[in-house]
Amino acid sequence: MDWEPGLSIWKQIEKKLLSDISDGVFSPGDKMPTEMELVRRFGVNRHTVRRAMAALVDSNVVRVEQGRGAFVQEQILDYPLGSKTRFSQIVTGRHRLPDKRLISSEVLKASSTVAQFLDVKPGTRVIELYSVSEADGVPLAVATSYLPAARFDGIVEIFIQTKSLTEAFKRFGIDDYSRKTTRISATLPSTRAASLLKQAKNRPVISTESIDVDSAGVPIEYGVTAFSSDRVQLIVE
Amino acid sequence: MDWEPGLSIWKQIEKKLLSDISDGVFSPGDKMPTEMELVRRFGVNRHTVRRAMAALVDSNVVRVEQGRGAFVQEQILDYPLGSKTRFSQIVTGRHRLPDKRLISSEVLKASSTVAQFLDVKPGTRVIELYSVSEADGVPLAVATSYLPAARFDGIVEIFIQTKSLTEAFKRFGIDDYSRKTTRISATLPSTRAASLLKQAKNRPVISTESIDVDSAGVPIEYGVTAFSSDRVQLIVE
DNA sequence: ATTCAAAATTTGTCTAGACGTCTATACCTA
DNA sequence: TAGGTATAGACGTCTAGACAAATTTTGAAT
Repeated sequence: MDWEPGLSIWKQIEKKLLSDISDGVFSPGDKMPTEMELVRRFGVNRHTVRRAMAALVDSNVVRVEQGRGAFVQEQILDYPLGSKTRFSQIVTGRHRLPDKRLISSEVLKASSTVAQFLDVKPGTRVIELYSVSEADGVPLAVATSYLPAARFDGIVEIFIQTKSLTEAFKRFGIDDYSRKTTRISATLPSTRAASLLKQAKNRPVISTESIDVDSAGVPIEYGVTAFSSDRVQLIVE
Repeated sequence: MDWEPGLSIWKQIEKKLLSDISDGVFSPGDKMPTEMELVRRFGVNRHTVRRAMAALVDSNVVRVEQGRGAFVQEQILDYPLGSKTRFSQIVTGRHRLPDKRLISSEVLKASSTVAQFLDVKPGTRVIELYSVSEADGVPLAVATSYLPAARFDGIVEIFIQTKSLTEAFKRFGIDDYSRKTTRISATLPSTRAASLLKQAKNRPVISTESIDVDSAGVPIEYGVTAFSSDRVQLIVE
């Protein structure tokens, strides 16, 4: 490799790798060459390669995992947490195609936790929805939602059709609802969640617990969502 | 210095410097010790010190200038550019004490540029105000303002008293005015401006040219403002 | 085939030294 | 005194090597 004067070598390497990525030589999620491979390719010291990679990590273009390698960072979606936040709106606003697929559903008796959040008696029948949210076919989050069964009988079919809880709620006369609380934590995904998110079991997920209420303040949904931390970033405003 | 195991040395150095800064050992604007001084103080290699400093630069806590040294970064003020933006409101909203001091004033004949922006004939008498805006005693900007002299005769004294153009305009019956245009560029400050801003001559300033109009749309002020780029960040919404 | 431990890979940290670039200062010269 | 120049100080880049830490692969034993 020949270096042009005036610009430091590590910056030229950074530039080259960046153009390789935007040219699709390395695609999002792909493994980058190892440091030693880059050392041989560019004919420089390992530290010089590392300086270039550090810049790419800094600008969030790649992600490095010790002992594994460097990977092209998937485009991270900023997910604002507001009281009127709607998944499809956010994704559409980023010019990406949203999709929310139902994986399984079940009617069961509310555990004490679910009952507490939905403000119903323990044992009350609730609908459990397990779904995965995607943008452009890339899974972003898996969610478990609980809804009071008495009020929303038959909502599952509507949800499958419309692929949207917001739409399904409308069919039940709820034109407006809002997020009451959101609790955020970081955990490791279950095997099932990792599989659905198509991410490694040892990569963390951002886990949120949320309660949605209708305009009268009555809880209509309690949900636990696991976001892929490589693809989603929550924004609190 | 003794290092605790489990945490890399550069991170411990970063932590120590960070606590020194928050403890006021180094204040905003102060020069940090040189790399070699830190090398002696911590008893490590220069590269290790540099790794720690790089982290501080990355998190915007310090700013490094080649050949001069590292400086504790001043808190950057977000300055929204809106049609009703008022300097004192912004600063007060950040719980800081605003001050606007008149440096010099003069009545002169309008140059073609000034005349054009104020929508008057070249040669018309205009008031030139040269002032510096501060927050908590730290200079943020220097401004040169031009006002039509005929309309605002005696405004200088009011401005000196109230330290506010908004207030002074009110005395002339202008309760409401708005920003018509703002042009933004980056330049190097004049010697005088650098001195008033208490910043190095080679640090850039954000320069804005603006026209304020009264509610009837008549220009009342044409101003050129130089913001310290180390202390102010303009926000366009 | 499964499991467990050792070895190889790969990235992270630290040290050491050389030279380049930029800045400020002291000094010399006109 | 003003202006240019030399020099020292300070940060920027690059190379070289060693070891640590995390992960993956390999291979042996069951």
